[in-house]
Amino acid sequence: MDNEKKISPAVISRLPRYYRYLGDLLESDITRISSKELSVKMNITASQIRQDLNNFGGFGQQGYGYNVEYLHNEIKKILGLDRLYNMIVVGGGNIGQALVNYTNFEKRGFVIKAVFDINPRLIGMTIRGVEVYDIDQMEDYVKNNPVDVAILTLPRTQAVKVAHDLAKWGVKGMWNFSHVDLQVPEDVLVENVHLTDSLMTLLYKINEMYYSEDSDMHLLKEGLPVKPLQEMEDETE
Amino acid sequence: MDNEKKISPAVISRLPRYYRYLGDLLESDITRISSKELSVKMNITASQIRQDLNNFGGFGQQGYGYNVEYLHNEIKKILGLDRLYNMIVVGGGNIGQALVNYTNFEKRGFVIKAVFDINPRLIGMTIRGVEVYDIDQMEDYVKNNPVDVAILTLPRTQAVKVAHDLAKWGVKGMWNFSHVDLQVPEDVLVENVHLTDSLMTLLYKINEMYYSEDSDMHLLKEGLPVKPLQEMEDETE
DNA sequence: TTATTGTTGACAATAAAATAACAGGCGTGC
DNA sequence: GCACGCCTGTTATTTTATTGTCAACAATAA
Repeated sequence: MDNEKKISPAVISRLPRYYRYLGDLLESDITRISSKELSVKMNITASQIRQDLNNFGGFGQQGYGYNVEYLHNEIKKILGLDRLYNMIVVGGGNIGQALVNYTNFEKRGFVIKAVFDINPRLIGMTIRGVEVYDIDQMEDYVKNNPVDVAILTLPRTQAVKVAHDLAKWGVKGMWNFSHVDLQVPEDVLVENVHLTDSLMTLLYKINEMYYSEDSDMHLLKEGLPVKPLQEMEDETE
Repeated sequence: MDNEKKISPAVISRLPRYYRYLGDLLESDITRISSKELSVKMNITASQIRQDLNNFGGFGQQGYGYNVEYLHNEIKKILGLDRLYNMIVVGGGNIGQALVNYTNFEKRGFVIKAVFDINPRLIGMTIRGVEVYDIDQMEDYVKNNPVDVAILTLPRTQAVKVAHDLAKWGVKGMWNFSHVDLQVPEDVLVENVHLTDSLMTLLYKINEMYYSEDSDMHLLKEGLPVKPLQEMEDETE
């Protein structure tokens, strides 16, 4: 029964990028492309492209390459983008609001149906047509409406409990912006977006290149105020 | 001269997570921890923790483990978090504004000094004390003020040119939220946050688990409207 | 003191991922 | 419609990452 081999996470994480490049090619009215050409555009090896795609089937043809429209559509299906997804946002703060306002999601079929928050000032408001409800109403909503993905943009102290509840109530996926590792049953899927972590890795690289001991660029050091900071309470996200 | 061995990207990407866990331990007044204990909390192997940390030096002690405060501070230094960073936001839309409003950045020493946008309705406004300037003033600003990181939250059509300009004017790092691959000189460091890509990988996993051919959970299929979507113009971010 | 336990840091073994190599099918041009 | 060369799908190789093991040494207990 379980005859399809497991696809590695590294491959999956590259699929959206392929999808994006193929969409660009499509807009440029390019009908076919070889792995070699694509590898130059994407700055990866042709070998990797062929091997990645072959995890899902033989989409190309010897002597021809890949048909852009066909391949684009196949990846769309692989990623599951040929369906609608119902989402809710939990936490109506800055990032939550920004995501509701991000109109491209809707165009792609990611539909945010409701926002839940604890803040009385937000409850009852409408963000781009999406209503903000009291978080107390969330259980009722989730149990009576299909929710594929919950977008978590709340303080980490609350995120763990909310994720646990949502999992219990049947939400399949969590897109987690809270700065904490969620503990959910293994049939619930979590994708983390740790913005601060991402920024920190950038800062590491900047320091490594410009300010490290053995960097040949430490002459550029002047611009930096080296005032030490004291650690402070990390209260949200 | 180049005697320090290169640290692998996989290790670097884990450092912020160590830093977070150590911060949590510190708040819980835990003074020492062994790699074994930490491995249980973090759900990784003790071996990996020890090897990761040993890339940067021997921070632990046999028979004792690691001193939490000391290790936390060492990782802080490794990541370069013991300094202030001057940042600008380019693109004052939803995500740009959300980042400016995110007060935790400032607490950590990531200071957003200015926002630049092309939209006359935004120019002159102030977001949490940070002024929004006309993007025409950006060259002047960047050349006369230290800018460590530019946060790019603008439509992809503009992002490539802006990144190129900023690099030319001396910005060292780009934190890129635009849905495009930037082309910058190799001495400029780019960290991408492709939110849509992240969401897509989550959707892939949801589909794989709940809706794939050979999933034993496809009985749960009812909730999903399988209305096909037509591709639409992808205009921002 | 001396024995015992705990735990690191170093290194070896294994696993995963990326790259390279290549056999053979398929357009393309003549 | 035939031969040549392009380009895939697949297997092999190399590189990178993770995990397992153990000697050395500190902490603790006897």
